[in-house]
Amino acid sequence: MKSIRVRFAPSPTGPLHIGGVRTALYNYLFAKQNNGKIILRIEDTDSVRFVPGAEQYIIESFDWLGITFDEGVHIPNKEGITYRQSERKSIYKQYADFLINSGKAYYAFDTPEEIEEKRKTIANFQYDASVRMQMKNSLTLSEEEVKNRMAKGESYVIRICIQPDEDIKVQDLIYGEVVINSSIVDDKVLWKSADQLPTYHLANVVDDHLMDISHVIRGSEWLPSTPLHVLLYRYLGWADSMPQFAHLPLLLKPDGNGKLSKRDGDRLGFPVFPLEWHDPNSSEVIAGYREKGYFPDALINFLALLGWNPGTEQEIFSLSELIEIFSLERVNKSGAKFDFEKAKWFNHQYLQMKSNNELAEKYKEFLAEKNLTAPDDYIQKIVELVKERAYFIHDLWEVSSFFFLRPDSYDEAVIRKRWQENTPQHLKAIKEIIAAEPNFQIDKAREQVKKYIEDHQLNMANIMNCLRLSLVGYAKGPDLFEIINLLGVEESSERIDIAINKIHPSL
RNA sequence: GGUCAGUUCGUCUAGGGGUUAGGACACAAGGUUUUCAUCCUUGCAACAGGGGUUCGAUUCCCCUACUGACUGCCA
Repeated sequence: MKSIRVRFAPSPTGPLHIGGVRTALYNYLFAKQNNGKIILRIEDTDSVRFVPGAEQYIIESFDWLGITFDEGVHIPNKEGITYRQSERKSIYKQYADFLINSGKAYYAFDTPEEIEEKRKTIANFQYDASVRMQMKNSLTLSEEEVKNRMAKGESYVIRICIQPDEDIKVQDLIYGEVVINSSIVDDKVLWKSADQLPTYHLANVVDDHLMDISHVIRGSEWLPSTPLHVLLYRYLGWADSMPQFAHLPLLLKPDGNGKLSKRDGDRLGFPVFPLEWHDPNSSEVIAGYREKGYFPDALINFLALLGWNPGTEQEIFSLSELIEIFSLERVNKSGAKFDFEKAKWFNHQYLQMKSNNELAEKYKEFLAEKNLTAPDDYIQKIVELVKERAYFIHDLWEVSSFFFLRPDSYDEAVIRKRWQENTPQHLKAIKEIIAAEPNFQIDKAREQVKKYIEDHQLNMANIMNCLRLSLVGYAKGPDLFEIINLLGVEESSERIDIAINKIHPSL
């Protein structure tokens, strides 16, 4: 059996779209499952839309995600193969010439303006068998005229010459058999005059053949042009070794319909790109998952399930589990709306699974940006105590900042509801209880404080929340005695004193 | 406009000729807690419509509607 080789082939026209990440992921899973290879090829045949830095961005994104390639632009090889299409120009030219010589393609001299004019005046105009003999091309012009025009440097394109009225069958691994009549596909441009480079159609077919690609797994926006590619394989004499196609459903906007786009991210407030992107032209900064605090494995898990599922009720999958059970057969045909809330949920799940050590390391970096430091084991204990209420690393700050900073204010609503005239005296008493034991013990202290409250027939919720208020500043958070334990009895006592001095409810 | 494709809870989806149409997210209620969150329990909520085929259709077929992709010297 032919060995499995797949490719992910983005064009460097900007940051890598999250849909592209999913396509790459599915390619990766399929390759790894089958002991195959995955290749990263850069399709930069559009010199107009080229964006500097985009290629590097793509590589860095996969690096962050942990999706590794076997061959590609970023991986040196001793054969001297380049995976950047702009550097493979002469290869494509040979095949374009071959098609010309074998009558499967022709030169066309019609200017963009002339074609635009046709589109305007003729309904459903397309450059195909029905009109090609009325156009300016090497089929209608004499050989000499063609030579003349070319000698004069007149610009031309190379167009494929499609034979009309033939049913082209594509066996898609996901969509099944799709039949399209060749009459509806136009004589697509294979070679552009503008930048003297091939178009996607020619370049991708030539490369997939030369790179021995066994399966083309790509977005379903390519389905309509697949018949053209099939024809190209035939015209080039490669029909027997043509790769198998698998078209993936699109990622849709969360609201309404349509392809997910960069603007949706801005509009709805979630990232559409793996990494933050600094636009080199506008100096605009666009949000990325990494910078927003997502874990790469959580993002991958979320993305894997968007359009595919194993048919079981399992939701959490490691990369290696995904490699194990992924299958193209179980990929859906219909587009999936991007559910940002679920992405957050996955991140929460993954945060709970991370070790306290790993989380503490990340939290430490976060704290460093605020010029805060603390011993590693102290940070670890804090993380352990509060992590279940965090979805992101930065949430840890919201739920544990009081360990690093004394409260600078006290929640008014809690004061109004809980703080009473005799509260200070009881807090003082509780402070004494806590400080009484030479070695603070969480359970023992809790027991004793509760006993005090009961003995004095006080309202548990009122006293406890006032105690919390004085230590934390508000009425939320983990177990109070766990907090005291980490804060230390001395610090806790001081905070109680400060609170008693500062809080004067106006009734 | 043309071509191709898609359509199960709000969202991601499972299922498949006879099911109380299952799970997850979100949402709501209750429980737990000193509090908030987590967590647990419960609830809410779906087969686009119309024709066939069939004893029986959400499932198979056809039509319609809707949605999307494509329709560039972009990928």
